[in-house]
Amino acid sequence: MARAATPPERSRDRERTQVEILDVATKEFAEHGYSGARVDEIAERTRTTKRMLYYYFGSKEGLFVAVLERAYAAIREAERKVDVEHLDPVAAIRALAELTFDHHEAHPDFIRLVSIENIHRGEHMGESLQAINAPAVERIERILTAGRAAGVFRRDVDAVDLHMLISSYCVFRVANRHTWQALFNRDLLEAGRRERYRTMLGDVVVEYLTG
Amino acid sequence: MARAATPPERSRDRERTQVEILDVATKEFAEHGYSGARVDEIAERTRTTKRMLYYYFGSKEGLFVAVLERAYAAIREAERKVDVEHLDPVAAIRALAELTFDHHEAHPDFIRLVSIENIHRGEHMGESLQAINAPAVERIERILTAGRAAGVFRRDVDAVDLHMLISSYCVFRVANRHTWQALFNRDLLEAGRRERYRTMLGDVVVEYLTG
Amino acid sequence: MARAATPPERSRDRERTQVEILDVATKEFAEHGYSGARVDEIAERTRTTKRMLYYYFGSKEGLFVAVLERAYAAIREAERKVDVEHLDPVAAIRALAELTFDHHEAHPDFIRLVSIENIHRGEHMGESLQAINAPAVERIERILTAGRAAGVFRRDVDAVDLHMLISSYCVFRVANRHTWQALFNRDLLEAGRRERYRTMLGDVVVEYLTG
Amino acid sequence: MARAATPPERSRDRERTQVEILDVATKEFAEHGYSGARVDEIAERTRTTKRMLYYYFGSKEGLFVAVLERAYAAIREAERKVDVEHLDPVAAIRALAELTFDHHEAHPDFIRLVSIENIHRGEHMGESLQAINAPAVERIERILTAGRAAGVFRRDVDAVDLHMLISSYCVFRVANRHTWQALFNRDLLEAGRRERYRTMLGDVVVEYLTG
DNA sequence: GATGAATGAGGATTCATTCAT
DNA sequence: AATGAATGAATCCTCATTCAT
Repeated sequence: MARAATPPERSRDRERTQVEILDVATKEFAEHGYSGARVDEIAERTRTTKRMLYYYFGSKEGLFVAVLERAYAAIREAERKVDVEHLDPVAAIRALAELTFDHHEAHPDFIRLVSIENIHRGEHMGESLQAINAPAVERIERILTAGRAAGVFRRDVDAVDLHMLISSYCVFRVANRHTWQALFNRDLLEAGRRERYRTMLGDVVVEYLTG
Repeated sequence: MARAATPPERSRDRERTQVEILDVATKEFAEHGYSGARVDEIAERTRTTKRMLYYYFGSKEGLFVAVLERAYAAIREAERKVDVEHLDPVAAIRALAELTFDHHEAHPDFIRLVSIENIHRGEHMGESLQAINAPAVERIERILTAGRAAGVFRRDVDAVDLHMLISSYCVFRVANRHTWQALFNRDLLEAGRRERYRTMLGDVVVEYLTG
Repeated sequence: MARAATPPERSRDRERTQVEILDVATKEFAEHGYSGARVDEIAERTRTTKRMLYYYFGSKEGLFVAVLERAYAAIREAERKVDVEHLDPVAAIRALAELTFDHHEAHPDFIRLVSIENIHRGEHMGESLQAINAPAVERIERILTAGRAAGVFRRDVDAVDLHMLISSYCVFRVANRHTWQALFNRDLLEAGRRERYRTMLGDVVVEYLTG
Repeated sequence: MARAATPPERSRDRERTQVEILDVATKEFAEHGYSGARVDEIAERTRTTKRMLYYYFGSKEGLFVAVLERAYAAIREAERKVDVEHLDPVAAIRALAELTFDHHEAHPDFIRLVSIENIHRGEHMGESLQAINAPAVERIERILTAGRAAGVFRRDVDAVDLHMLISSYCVFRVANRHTWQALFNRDLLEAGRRERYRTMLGDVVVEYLTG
């Protein structure tokens, strides 16, 4: 009787609390790095206590792993929702590049987490992430195959490598914004230059594939 | 008597000690990030004491600033030594891209320091670095101008932006190596793939400029 | 209906669970001491949960009391089974000493629990233990009385004190094994020296009583 | 001028502070065992801070090791001061036994530390302790040799084993006082019984050696 | 009677830095 | 100019226990 088909109150609270902790932790880790992040600080900005944080995630490291996994899952989930494959290959690959460009710009915290994780040599990344990210490459693969079949992509490029070309550009613009500003006095995220950078990426990719 | 015109013994020791501290600190900061680096650890791996580290650099932050400045200066100094401007524009820009590619691969610690500094929003970078880095852009500018004059670079590209295109590719390959490995099971620094990535970069740049 | 004269299923499970908890707790307390023992660890090595442990024993302290009581009861029960009183007084007291010697050697965890309880000033020992241990002294008393009557025990010794003489030797050999090893580089429990120590105890006791 | 031949003020303070910490720590460890002892509590009862405790001793474990070493050294130093070798062998060995008896009774905290260390399987005892304790055995050895030469010690006993016989009695009386009280309702340290126990030990030892 | 989920209070330790010559 | 000794303030984490059904 009492038990409904949907999760009972208790479970709902539990999940809500965990989500809240992850939200706060994501911000703290992204802001200060893994070592710079403070468990106390995360707990304080939550409605729960530090103790619960350990109860749910085991350790600072466990929390960071959870933050990272959720961040990757969210990004890929967002990407998955957009369909570019109805376009012709050239338009599709440009759309895909622009989609990546937009996503990275919209999620600077994610980019920061990735930088932080690389500083830690990827030691917090589980194997589950490979499955999550496979579709992204497969989609590129399909576009490349179509483009080659249509004769518009004259260059034979590996899908993962093309993904790297696109990612490197999009990631750099966000991740290295600050040193770039300091070195060349130019803000890579300035709104006024956004369209130019977005077009530039598409041009780079298309020229490379068709050149 | 003892004091010669050239730097006296004492000063030499002083400088040698500072260099040693910077060497060790560079490794420690690059390895563990700014917050993760330990002042004790740096001091312990030096022939001096922790106290001297504070005596010479004032604080952990002061030490990091010194490390960062020396790292940028060293990189630019190394680049400066190679002449690519005697080549024709297409060959020159490809040579420049490959030079950057090689430099980044050869200096992973520098790349890590840059990532770390970006996590800290570039707050440790002084204005002096702009002067140090200006020549790099100026050189690209000269190549682009020559290429446009010769009619081979049909696209009008800003030198700083082209520098970003090149840098993003070279930096990403080193900086994001670990997450890329975890996501796609591919080591971007694997020797067997090096030539392919190096050529790919040159192709991307040249196709973009001439396309 | 369900309730039979013999313990129903439920009760049997109940008792079996308690015994299992006590077994694990005995090991944990003996291994790490009272403060060093971890309630979590005990629960984890059991098929039940930590909650049940509190349900059955109330607290960590309650559990320790139960462990201690069971340990004393088991030791005395084992002793009770051996009959030495059919021997002549000298042989009987030597047999008793050797019995104690053997028991202590065979139950190092019990000895450890006793040491631990003494560190805690015996605060966990209830009065029920006096009744349990009385027979041991009474048996010695009977042997001493017989020996004095026979004229072989010329010295008038109190039974409890003689019990202490025997116990101290047997307990020390097991309880202080480690510091003795560290101080004199000699393992008191080494098999090759066992007979010698066993005989020595008998000699000490007999010489004292008859001397 | 300023520097005297004796240690300067600073060093004196340093040593005094360390001694104070060791005094307090000895009491705390003896009272609550290793795991039960609280670093905070030790620090609080000192004029210094918890931080200094770590500065001087590195860790809770390091502090315990220091406490243990000092305790053993103090005990042996006290023993060393008493000369029993001018007596005839029988009187000498009895005097030695009584000396041990007195020492153990006078230093219950030391006995407790030894029990605690045995619970921890002697893992905190360094090799230096062997050298400290060797003289105690050598003295017994000399007495035994003299007694055998004089024909009064008819039994050939190993010095270390005799030391164990004496120690076990003296240690048990102090260490197992509380469980003995609980089991047999008899206080082994009651003043009124002291002489009897002291004499009993001497009798046991002498009878054994001469029997 | 039985139990999964939650937790307040404290635990050992480390951090960058400064004192005091 | 150079340095050995000292330290306040956090930092991550664990402990036995109880809540709430």
